[in-house]
Amino acid sequence: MQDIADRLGISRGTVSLVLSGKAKSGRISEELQSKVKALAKDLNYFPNEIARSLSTGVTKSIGVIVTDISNEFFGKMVFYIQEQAKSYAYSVIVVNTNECLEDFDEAVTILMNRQVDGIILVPVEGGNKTVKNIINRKIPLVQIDRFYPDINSNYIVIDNYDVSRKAVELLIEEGYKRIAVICYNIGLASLTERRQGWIDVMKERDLFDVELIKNIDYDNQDSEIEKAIIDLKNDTDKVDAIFFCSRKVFLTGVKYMFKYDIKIPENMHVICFDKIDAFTFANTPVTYIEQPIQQMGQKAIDLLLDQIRGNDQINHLVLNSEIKFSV
Amino acid sequence: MQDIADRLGISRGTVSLVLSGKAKSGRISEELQSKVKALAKDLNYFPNEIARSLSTGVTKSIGVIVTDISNEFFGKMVFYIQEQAKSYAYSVIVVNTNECLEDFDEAVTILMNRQVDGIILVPVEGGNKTVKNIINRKIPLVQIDRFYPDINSNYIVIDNYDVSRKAVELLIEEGYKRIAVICYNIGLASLTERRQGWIDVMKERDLFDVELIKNIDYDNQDSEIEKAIIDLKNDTDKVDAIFFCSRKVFLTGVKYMFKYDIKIPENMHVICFDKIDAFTFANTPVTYIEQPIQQMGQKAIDLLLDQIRGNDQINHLVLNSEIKFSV
DNA sequence: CAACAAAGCTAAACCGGTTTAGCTTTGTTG
DNA sequence: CAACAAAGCTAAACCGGTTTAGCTTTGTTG
Repeated sequence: MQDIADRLGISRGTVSLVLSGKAKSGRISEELQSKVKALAKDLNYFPNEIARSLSTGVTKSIGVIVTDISNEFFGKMVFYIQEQAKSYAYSVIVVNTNECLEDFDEAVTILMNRQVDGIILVPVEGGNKTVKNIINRKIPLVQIDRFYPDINSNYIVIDNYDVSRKAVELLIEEGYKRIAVICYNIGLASLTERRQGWIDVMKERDLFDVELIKNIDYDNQDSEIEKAIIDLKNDTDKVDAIFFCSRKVFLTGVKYMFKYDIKIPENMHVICFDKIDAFTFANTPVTYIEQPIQQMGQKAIDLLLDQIRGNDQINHLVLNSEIKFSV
Repeated sequence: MQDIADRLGISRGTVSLVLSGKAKSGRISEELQSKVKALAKDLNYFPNEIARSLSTGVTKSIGVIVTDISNEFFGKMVFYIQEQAKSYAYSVIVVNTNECLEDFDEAVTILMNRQVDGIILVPVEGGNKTVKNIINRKIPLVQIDRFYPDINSNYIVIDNYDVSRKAVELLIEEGYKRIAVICYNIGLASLTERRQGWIDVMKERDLFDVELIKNIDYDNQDSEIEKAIIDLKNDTDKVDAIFFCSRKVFLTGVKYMFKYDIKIPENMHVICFDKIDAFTFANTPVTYIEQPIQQMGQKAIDLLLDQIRGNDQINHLVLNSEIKFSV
């Protein structure tokens, strides 16, 4: 920029006005404008966005904090977030938490220090204080997939409770009676609501049995899921269906069902909270709940940009998911 | 920072020296150091990384350009890249190209303007010129998964040709004779090598037939794959195995195999270039090639950091993949 | 106690942009 | 042709850090 100014014998400010498209308000002559633009192209000039950010206080970047981007669900979510952000000329910085609070806190600090214009995050258990800090600093924020009930901020979630109820009701109508539920023991609303949907329906229909609830510790999930599957296989009253509350639990669970020779659907019906691409390639019939991932990602950006633009109305979006069948 | 300096009646520079840990070289007294640190904590001071970046010329951020992060393969790759980068205090900006040159060019421009310290990218067909530009600008670069043969730069790929040969040889030893190959018609080495591995082995064994090659246009893949499957089903000489050169082709292909009632493995054996999480949950036996994704991601960061630190030796890494069986 | 060294800090430039008050110059009006 | 307005540009501050030459002050030495 300095180089352009020197070569044309004009000031840095003028060059900036022309190249940032503010030539009208700065009333620069057409002639000079085209000279500057031509030279900029010749010299292969590109603006230093870091300098621009420092000067304007806007980085045109947003932070996205997810549990684990290698998980198909979050992978897709980040994909749609990134595509939508790109259409508004925003870049996306991604960080994974692996469901770990320490990583979550660190991620938030990093993103704030990098002066992101806003943050979209998947809450981690116990991160309430950290998230309050984001709000105190007036950084636009959208919680996605889950939310902290004690924090007054935007969130986008799906109808976890309702759709879980519907799914369980559907199974009961299809004749299943002894339906188990396998769920992480994480105290996050989105997960507890799924389990609660199951609990409420089972109680209403007089099918409830606490033995049917298998809570899995996230950090030892593989072995705990194996134990749960063995338990359910040995159940004296014959469990006839399993409701898996999330995709990883499902995949691990089905792996062990094969191992212990539990046939789907002959011995056991399965229902998975989440769609898995590979359903198309399995012969195994699965009832699954499909979340509107694309809509979640896009709306997350829309809500965030709303706030970045100064709208401080708080929005709570509950999107509908669908119950579907593979095969 | 200015605030801290004012309150203590000292200069901004001193505060900077203390907080950036350069107090020794600046020889600031222990007493003042602890005062500054205490006040910084009290005021909840965090450094503005943007300002730091502008000043030092280092952003501690790297750009990652992949085809499609919602794809399990790239999702995992980005996951490992991000984790490795995090361990060196680098942040990751992710952009998807969707295999589109225009998006690729735009991604590179955005990342360069954002002054990333380095770029890890999955080449897109025709992007040679753009990548040369990166090199001209002396921005550290690592190509991953694929590479441009005409560009002298770092890359990390797997043994596409060798492992494809081995896989096809294995099938032949198992008794399969008429093995088809389904592959994108994209002119990228990693893909053409897979096909070439098939071609060479088939020719050596006198099993080659050009009718067995199905090249798929990326933009119309769904319908073209459907057509390929129909073709192969109607093949007069009975195709007995299909080698799918990438995971998306595989998933779509198998979907249509079900549709047209081609049973796996009774009517057709399948081999997939890539591991899919959900193999664990399908009964369908699949031969697959597992790429060392974690290693690729980690090495990519290692190579990139090497360069960022000034080592300008060019590295070409070819990692080994493994042939495995599901079920 | 003069001479010098070391300790401890500051002043000021710098990174590469943006922004705006205000200075010249040119044009218009009566 | 004086008075004023408009056009066209510049100067300089600013964003929030980093860096280093060099200025004071204090301590040490003979």
